[in-house]
Amino acid sequence: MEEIRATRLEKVAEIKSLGLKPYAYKWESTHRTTELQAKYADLGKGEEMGDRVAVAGRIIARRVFGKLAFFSLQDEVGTIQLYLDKKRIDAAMSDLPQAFAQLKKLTDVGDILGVEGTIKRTDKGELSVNVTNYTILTKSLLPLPDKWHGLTDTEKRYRQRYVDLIVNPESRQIFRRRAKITAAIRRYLEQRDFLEIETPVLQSEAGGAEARPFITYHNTLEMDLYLRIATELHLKRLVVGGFEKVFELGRIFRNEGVSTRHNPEFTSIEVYQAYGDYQDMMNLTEDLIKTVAEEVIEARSVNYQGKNINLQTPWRRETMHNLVLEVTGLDFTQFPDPETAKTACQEAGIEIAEGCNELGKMLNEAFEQKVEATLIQPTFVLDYPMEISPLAKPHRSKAGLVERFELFIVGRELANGFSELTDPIDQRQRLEAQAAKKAAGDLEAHNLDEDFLAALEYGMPPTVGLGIGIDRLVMLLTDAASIRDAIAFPLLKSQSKAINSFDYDSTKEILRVEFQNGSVYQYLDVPSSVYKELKDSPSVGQYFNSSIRDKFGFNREV
RNA sequence: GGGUCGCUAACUCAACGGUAGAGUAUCCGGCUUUUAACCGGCAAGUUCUGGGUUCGAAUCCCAGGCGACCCA
Repeated sequence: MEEIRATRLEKVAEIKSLGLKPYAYKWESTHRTTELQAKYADLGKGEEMGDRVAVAGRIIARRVFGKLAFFSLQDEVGTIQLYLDKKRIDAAMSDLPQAFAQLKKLTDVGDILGVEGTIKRTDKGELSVNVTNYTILTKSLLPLPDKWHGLTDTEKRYRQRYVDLIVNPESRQIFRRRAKITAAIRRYLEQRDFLEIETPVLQSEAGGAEARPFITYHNTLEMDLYLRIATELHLKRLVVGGFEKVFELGRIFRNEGVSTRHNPEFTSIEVYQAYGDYQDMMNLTEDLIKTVAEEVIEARSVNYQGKNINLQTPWRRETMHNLVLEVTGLDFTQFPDPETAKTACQEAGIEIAEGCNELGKMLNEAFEQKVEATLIQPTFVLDYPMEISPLAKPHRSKAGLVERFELFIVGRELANGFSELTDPIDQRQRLEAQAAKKAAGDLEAHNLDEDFLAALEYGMPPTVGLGIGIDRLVMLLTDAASIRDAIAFPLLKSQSKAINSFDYDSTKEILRVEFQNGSVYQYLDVPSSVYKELKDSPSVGQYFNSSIRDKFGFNREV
């Protein structure tokens, strides 16, 4: 509301006129609020301590009386009450006439305040700072949401995360925990001599996964670049180069849809260990996740959306074939040909795409459609079909399969790992097959990365790799229902901009549009017929959204 | 991509074809032990956007925007 903002700006001016700074430079606290709460937990009602303390934080509630006031002050970790006594403050702050009255008059909920005082537990039992001096550190101009209902509108929580973080402590808790999780993962790996090495985000070919990349453009090199869809191929190059234990925890970009489980940019960790196989990596995975959970949530089990997940190791390990057999009754080792399998699948209610005639793909479909959702407790699924795993080493004893595992918890894929394919000739053939699929129109098929193949030809030791979806791990350990709750600033569509005005240069065919937010864009090569339709449209905004935005090139003017 | 639901004051929500309202917050007044403080008063709106139906639309219809959930 403009009015609230205006009155607060007046207060800013008043603060300045008193010779104070509404936007201060520095404050030294002696404690955080939770430290005070812990230190004086045993202080009795009505008792007071002489210790001088200083704290700072945001005012989240004000209860003001004639000559006495109570504020609730919130810092990053908690809250504490301020006991504000007119006599005491006026006496201590003799430089500022009517210091108490000014405090009442000039502060609002939302302001950031620093105070000094002593510790006192009020007669009602609330631990408080009995304030002698206060300093307004930052004057807030915009009102905070309702203190009781808070901010519940999901969209606003994501779009204005800072407001969400101010008013919803549980939201702050998720990101605090997320930071602890990534720190614990790094600590775990570093203790075991893994080295974190950063690999490029901008790549001339995006490889290492089946996914569509984002495309960007380098101006001076005049070339298209892709944002990475995996760190796999570069980390393997490092293994070729002689690093035996490497990992990278970082952002991955996939040009895919958005859902409660997918954000186009997400965080993954990939880990590579030379001289190990996928059994070793399963051991590491379960120990890593169990250890991180113990460090971060101090428990061996976790409650996720009402389900109790037991993280006690060892976790179940079962082959994909056996799981499909168990759930659907279909035994994929017994089908004489793809046709029989297809018919059996369809009878079991599994949808198989028209052109699909690969047994491995059908097995995977059966698994995804019927089994995945049932894997609530931690389960390693083993031995995947070769068709869907072009970078994995063939199984040492089962034809047509690879030595690969995926970890499922609460019905979701959380990790993926395999004994890496180290045979450069085999790898070339498999990537060539992928490239052929890509040429045939499969947008997600792998690229053929000649340099990666060259690296393999120099020789890579037997190696096992692992990838973990960090966002999903955070979801699990914070009981977050949506991935957007686990990402501080999830990708959201930009809100449509209202148009203020527009004009048209008919000789240059430039349409100049001024938006309500003040930005001005020039849309290029816009035919006069389009301008005419825009002008005559009953709804300029609607016509603009449907027929001009995204349809014409543009330059930003302001 | 399909379906369902939502969008009204800064926040949380009413009003369901007939004068747009409440609580909280703000603003003014009162109050020295409150903690969703209390009491009294004032002010606050592009009902997401654009069309349509109607004497009359927040409400019904159409199109669009954004979001949530479910499904693929």
